Amino acid sequence: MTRTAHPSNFPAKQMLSERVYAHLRDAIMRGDHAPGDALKPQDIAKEQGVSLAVVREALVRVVGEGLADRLPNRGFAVPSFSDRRWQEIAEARRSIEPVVLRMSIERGDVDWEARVRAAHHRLARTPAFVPEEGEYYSSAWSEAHRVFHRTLLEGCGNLVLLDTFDRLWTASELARRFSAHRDPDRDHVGEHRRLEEAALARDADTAAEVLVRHLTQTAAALTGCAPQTTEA
Amino acid sequence: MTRTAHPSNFPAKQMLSERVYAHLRDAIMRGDHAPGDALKPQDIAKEQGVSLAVVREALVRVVGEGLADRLPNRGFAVPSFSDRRWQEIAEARRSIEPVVLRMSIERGDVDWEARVRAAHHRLARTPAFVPEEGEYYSSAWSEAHRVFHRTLLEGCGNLVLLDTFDRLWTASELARRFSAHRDPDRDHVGEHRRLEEAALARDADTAAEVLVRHLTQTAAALTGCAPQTTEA
DNA sequence: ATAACATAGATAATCGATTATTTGCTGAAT
DNA sequence: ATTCAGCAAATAATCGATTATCTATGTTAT
Repeated sequence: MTRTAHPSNFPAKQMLSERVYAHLRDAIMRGDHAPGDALKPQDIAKEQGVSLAVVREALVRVVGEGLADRLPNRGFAVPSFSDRRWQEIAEARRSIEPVVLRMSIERGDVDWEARVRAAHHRLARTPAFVPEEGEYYSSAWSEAHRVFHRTLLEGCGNLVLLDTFDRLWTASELARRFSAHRDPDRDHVGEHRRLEEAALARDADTAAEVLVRHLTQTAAALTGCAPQTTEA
Repeated sequence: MTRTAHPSNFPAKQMLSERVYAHLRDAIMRGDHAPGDALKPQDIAKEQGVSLAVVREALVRVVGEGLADRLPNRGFAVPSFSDRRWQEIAEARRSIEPVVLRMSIERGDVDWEARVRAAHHRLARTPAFVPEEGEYYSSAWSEAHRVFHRTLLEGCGNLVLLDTFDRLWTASELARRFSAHRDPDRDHVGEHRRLEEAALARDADTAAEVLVRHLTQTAAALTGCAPQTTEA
């Protein structure tokens, strides 16, 4: 029998559209599809075992986050950004993140300090590359990297600014994936250590400067990663 | 007969979901619904004469832009932000827009200067209040206001930063609507004139300072406008 | 009277099928 | 050979109906 016994907090079987959305988002961020590839609702519906409506909803959400393009009456596609757009994303980060970092350093409390230390520790102990995942940064490292950078900013206590960071980070990560640029010579560990030290020492000037340099190098590693130019 | 003669560029009958989306967005931004009001797909579908699927797609887009909330299995609703969130939006603008304005002033070309002048002219000549629209700023003035502020920043030439501005502006306008705060004593005209002058004189320091003051006053006018506290 | 339970109605989520648009192909006309 | 109209297949967009979930109301046991 289909008794829907719901004793207080049930595992909360999430909506199908949520599941499809997460799957789609992960697939795109993981680089499963090449830039410009069509995302056909019917194919996705079949492989996910759901109807077109839920796929459509998920795709619309993905488009809203900039993880896919939509051409009316012509379907959805993995975005293929121009070099110019990659540079704009990087510049936006260089413009905004230092400002937020300064606020964070000024306002962050002890709990924030502790979380910065924890995030840095995890990042430093996670290998950036593992054989199984080829040329790409390991997914564990990518996540630890994101959490470290976000935690650095979380002291600002402003959810709107953090949401802005999240958007820029997502766009930036997409760029990193498509660039397939390994850049093994780069001293990630040192850069992140200096960031952590300056932040915990409440040295906003140094922290902001280190962050801008960090972002500039990231941007440099991404130039020339755009296969096509599909910008409006 | 249903011959779809398509001689080159046809009026391009847009998708229904696009129309519904625009209608929904306008209705929310115009303040047609009170914060917290449910946005029922069935009602909207009936009054728009479309199926549930298109309404659903439009609603998902609207949620993505922060113009509506979604509670899984519980439907969509007009967002009711907390006071804290309004302040965060205002702070985000104060943090980000001055930085972009500086870039814009540094990089803007003659065409940008001309567009700033045009936008300011239009704003200055548009009445902020008209009897027909009651206590609210007139929609013509609101649009001219948006265009002026955006044009000021457009010299930066960075679409990602401008998109960030657009998001913050939308959130900010929603706040203004819900606050229903007329604030007739405020010298909008003078503030905008000083902004224009400083920008065209390429005086970034003054322009940034004026902008921050402008935004601070806007924020002050919005405190105490949150009817409920539905923040996570 | 109150709290746990059951049931009915409303509404959200999903589905399967239909309609509309685009795209690629074929063949005739230049 | 090239261009362009006219089909045909693919796929995007939409619809009407079904299923799942929530909410409010009413009932019964303490």
